[in-house]
Amino acid sequence: MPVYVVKALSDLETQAPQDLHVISIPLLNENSTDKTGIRGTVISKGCLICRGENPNGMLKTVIQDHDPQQSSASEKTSINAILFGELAKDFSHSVNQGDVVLMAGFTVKSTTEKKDRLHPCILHLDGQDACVYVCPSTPPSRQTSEPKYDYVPLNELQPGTVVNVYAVVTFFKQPFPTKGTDYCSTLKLTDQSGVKVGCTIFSSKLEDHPKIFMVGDIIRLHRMKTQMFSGSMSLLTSWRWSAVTFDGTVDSAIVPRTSSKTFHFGEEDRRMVATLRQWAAEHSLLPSEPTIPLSAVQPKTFFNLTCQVLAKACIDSSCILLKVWDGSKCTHPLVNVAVEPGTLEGASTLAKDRQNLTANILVFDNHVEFAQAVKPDMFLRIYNLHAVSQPQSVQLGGQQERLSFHLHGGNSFGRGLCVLPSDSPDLQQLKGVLESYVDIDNDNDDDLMNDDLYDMTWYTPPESLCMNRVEFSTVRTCEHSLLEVTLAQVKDSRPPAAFHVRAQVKSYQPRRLYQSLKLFCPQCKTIQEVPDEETLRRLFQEALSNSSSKPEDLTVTLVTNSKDLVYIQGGTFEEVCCLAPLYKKMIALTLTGGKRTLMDFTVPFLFCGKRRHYGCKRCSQPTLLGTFEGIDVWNKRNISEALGVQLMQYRLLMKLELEDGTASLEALVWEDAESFFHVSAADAADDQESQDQIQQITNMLLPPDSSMDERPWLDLCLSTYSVEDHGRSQVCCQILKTETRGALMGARSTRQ
DNA sequence: GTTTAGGTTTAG
Repeated sequence: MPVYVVKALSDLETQAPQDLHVISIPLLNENSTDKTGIRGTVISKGCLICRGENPNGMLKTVIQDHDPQQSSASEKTSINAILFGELAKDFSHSVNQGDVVLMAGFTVKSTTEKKDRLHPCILHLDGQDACVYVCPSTPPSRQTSEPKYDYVPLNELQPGTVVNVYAVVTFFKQPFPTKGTDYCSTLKLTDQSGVKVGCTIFSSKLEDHPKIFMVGDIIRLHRMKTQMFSGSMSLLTSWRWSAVTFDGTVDSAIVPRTSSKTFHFGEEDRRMVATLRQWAAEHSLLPSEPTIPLSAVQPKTFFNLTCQVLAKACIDSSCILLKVWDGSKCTHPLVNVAVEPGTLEGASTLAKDRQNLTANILVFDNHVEFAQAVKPDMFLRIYNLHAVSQPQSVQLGGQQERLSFHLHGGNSFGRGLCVLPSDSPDLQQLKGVLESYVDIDNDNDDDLMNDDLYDMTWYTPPESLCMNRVEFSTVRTCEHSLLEVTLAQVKDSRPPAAFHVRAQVKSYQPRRLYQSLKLFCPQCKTIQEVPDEETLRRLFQEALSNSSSKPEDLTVTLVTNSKDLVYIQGGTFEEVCCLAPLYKKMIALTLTGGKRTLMDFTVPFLFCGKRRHYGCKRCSQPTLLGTFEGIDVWNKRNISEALGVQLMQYRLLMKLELEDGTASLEALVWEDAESFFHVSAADAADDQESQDQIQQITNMLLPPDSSMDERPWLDLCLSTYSVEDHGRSQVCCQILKTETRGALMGARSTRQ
């Protein structure tokens, strides 16, 4: 039954039973007798598997006819063989790729698998008679310069030996100081054998500890001592031990992580890592949620967080505050921890705080020492972080829960934190998201309509960056703690009041997207339509025929020395649109009574590339031209101010008819329309991607041709108020502080 | 070529 090792090829047949009839592999078929043997080279050797249906062991190998050159090309010279039980274990130990073997006592099974170069049959070596004679291809040698490491499967560890192992990490603690002289890392490992072993690493040097970032990472350990502890096998560092770790994701680059400057790493290592990764993935060993974004954190849970440090402050000797972010917006309001001015290390997080992007993490006790070494901009992974729900009093009665995060003292459940190297594969997506917020804090321009600032404040939910279609919903971002009411109750109430409701959309208006785009004057609160292209063409034409200039008198005058700002005069609408991209900013003029003046405010007075800006007819008081002195920044706010123009804002307005079974109610999406749709209205004026996004969201709110059951239920925050209309008081209702989630949204629209 | 720890929640 076992594997017999012989010294020379000629010994293979002499050692085998006399009545064995050795035939060449292509000649094998299902009718071969139990006295048939084959002889060939091991061209592939699988790992020993001891689990599932084969707890006693199973191993796959491929044998190639010893002299394939003598076979014709069409012949199937290689064959799969599967070994079971003790024979599989023996084979795993004693046979290597390249060895020549003689197999006997097998049964021949046919397969339907069509593998080009392989024999259509499979050999099973299972019974009492099955045996293998092996002649090693090279004697156990020291011929090669590279040392040859044997890796022992975890189910074959014998106590009191020194071994090398390859394994998947199923649990780990960051190194912590012992009562002795070293730091200790506690690990739990497993491999294809399914056996789990504990592993303890002692080293006084932190950098020598295995760099494990995640459950599922692969570890290679050399020269570890085996030891029984409380009935189980365990591994312990011994003299000249070493560790190398790898990311555990299937198909990610195989990059060894080690502090060692000289370590052996070859083709066999790549194969071991790839095989273990595959096995771990197939057996669901990788955590389903290794770390979760802030946007998915639930109160009173423990989780792992991957984030970037924004700022740090010492609270007291046993507590450090870390302000971090991961570019996702928590759905629960976050605690802001105030610290003494001057004690904060790092840039102000104010802009991010306002957007609920900053997580305040209190790091306690034994973790303080590590946190002290943390610097702003570093990337961290924090393990077993506790999302603590803290009641906070709000002005109008009631309590508002806010989330803070505690990294408690102690090491249980792997609690701790580590710095992730900036090139870590896990960070690349995160870094992309963070970069999309570039300059969020650097805006010193108080122009709230400044395009740049405007664009940067658009929150894009992380799921949209992954382009995953997820269930559509809305979330309330308000700080009310209100009980949900019915629409009937809202209708019965007296304005002004705020409500939380859950409702479906019955209809919406306007049905055409361009009709929901409006121009709004922040001064007189006028809302007006954006003129369509045809109207603009006509108005420019009228201006031309009214003025004393002719179409050929089109002139462009530089206002500044550069092309930053120019006047354009006497052009058709098409000409103006063609010229606009050539200059940063262009002011449209006409000749009236021999004088150059701004055009009627029905048309845009300022062109910034393809973006058009309108002035308010009622609130603008145009000044004489040519008074741009003292302006050093040519933004639209400064230009319109100098021209005496009240700039109009782009806004979105949509009316939703809501229904919840008790009543139906019309509610406007107006003041918070941009956060509701995750687009800027100005972008929606000229950017296809933003327009598509609004369309997509409305299609989710009210899927075309859907029945009521198919429409999503929305969590909404409503606000009712009275408006005077021709002396009559009317109740209005707006959807405020509510954001849509989960539509298939594109990446953020790009700026002009 | 010693010892340390030997997973299993803080309670701020």
